[in-house]
Amino acid sequence: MRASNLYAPTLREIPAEAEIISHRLMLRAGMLHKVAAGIYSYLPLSWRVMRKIMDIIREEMDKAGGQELCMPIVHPAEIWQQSGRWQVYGDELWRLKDRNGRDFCLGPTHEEIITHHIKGDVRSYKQLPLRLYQIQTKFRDERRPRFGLMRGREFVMKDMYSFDIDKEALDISYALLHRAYTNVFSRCGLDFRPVEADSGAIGGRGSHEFMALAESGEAEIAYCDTCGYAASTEIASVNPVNLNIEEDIKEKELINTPDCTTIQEVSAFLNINPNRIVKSICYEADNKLIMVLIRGDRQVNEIKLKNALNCLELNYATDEVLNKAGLNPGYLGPIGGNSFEIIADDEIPLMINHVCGGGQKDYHFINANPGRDYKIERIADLRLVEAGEKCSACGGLLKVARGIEVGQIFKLQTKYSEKMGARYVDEKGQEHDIVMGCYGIGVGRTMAAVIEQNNDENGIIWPMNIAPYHAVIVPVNDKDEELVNISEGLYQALQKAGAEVVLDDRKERPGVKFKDADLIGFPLRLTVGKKTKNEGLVEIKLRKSGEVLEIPLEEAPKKVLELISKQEKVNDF
RNA sequence: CGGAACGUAGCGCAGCUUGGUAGCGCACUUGAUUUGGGAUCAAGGGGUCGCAGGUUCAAAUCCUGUCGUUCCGACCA
Repeated sequence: MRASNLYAPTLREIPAEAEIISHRLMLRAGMLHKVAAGIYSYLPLSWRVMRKIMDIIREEMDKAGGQELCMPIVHPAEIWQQSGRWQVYGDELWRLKDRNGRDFCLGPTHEEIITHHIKGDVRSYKQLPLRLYQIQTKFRDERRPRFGLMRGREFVMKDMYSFDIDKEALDISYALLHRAYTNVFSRCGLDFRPVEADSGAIGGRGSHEFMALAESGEAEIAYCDTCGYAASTEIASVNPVNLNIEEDIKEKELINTPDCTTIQEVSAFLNINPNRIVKSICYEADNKLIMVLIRGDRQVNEIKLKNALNCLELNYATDEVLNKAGLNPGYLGPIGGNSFEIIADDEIPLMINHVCGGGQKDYHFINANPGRDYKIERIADLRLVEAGEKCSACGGLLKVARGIEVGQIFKLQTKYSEKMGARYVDEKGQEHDIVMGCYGIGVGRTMAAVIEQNNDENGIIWPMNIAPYHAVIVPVNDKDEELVNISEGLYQALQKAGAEVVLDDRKERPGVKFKDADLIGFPLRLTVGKKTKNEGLVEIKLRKSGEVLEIPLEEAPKKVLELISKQEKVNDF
């Protein structure tokens, strides 16, 4: 490819709309155009990267027994009604009607469609296992699309679905895909970690998220270097911490705390540590009011709460709702004749002589004690893990890091096959629900995550495996015919050798070409200048290390191929 | 959905308070000089000021509405 003809409109200034590094760099490097919020065109450079990532995915999926197919983007409502998700999915499901007024949606995921097919086609255990996948554009009408390709409304996803005869067979599919995912992200050059995850609305038990470690990530993970435990903070289990306060149990007392509606204010007013206060928080769980008790210095983990309550919808109760129920926001407490259920974090029973809301404006209790002063209906691990806590598996120190979720794998079990009637007959003639798994990779998000991890002040640093091109040739002077001819010859020789190379034949000064080369992030840059003319030496600069090699012109193609295969192997498994 | 901000040339921005010929830098075109890290000089081209109403002799500027975009939060197979 000649740079003079390459559609890659690079920018010198950062577009105001971009906040995170990967988004800025993709816009500046002329790789991406926004069409609407969360909807983008991939320009040639980024599409080449996307295709390379997809090729890697295909290889690994096929190796894990996958077969590629392609399902429609437009789904009829009936299939989604069968699974119940037409109602459950909410506004994120992008709905539309055809000319006859029939309901359809744009596919956000394809469990329904694939299960619909399997129901019709699979009859016998002899036809299983099946592992089917596609790479396709998905639609989710996100409330808040952001960060460029990180969270789009239209995005490219690889989705695989496995069909097995029983849980043991599913475990094999799951393990194969876990391995395949590890290979995919390694080959893409990502620093990532598989973590235990919540299986969310999709249901089933058992899930891992593959997290690319990055400060800009929207997700948090907790991990233990001692035993290797790693989990999304959404589910990371923690042990209750006993504050070991040796005090006699005192009588509770209602005291005046004017205008103290927050933990901070109460803590300052009474001059006590927030960890001696019980925070009472009300939620509406499937429209039923409940109260959560948690230590004043802790945060409620709503995922854990949702799972503990086994509810579909969970919302923080607004002041309006509380007032209607005759409650005083800011002074909520468990003591007194409350009509709602109280669920407490498992640290609460360990507290003695604690402070809590008085149930009436401007009053708090001190020296309250669980059990004696109020009844707890349910106890569960409800709090958000914090860095520095003890690992619940081995007692080691837990660390917390941010990550980008580039993939997730689920054991769906029979959630969809049951609802949609996908069954098979075993060798004894008995009918069973097919046991399913599903496995997703965000292709664009993977590309963005690679950029988040591989960049410097000058631009992107592509890992060789997914770089849009392996190398760029920069002739230093476009008026010097000899240099232009040498560059042209080198370009032909590299192409013949099988390298993917761009010849920067633009009528620009060398500085401009160097800047663009760094910005776009070609792993190798070949400079043809005075040294080439006078001494027959070509300079090869490695984008990642900055290392500069001077190679005789005729040996350059061989050296370039060597560098390509060497760098490709770095991240091979 | 709650909070905030912004929409003026491809990109980055000024002008708006106090209404009166639409500006700057980059990019683009032409010519000359220059050629190892975003050159210099000269001459040019490009904008219904998001859109729709309203006020006014006159609106980028004031008022109302609307659409779009971004950020924080909530939410999230």
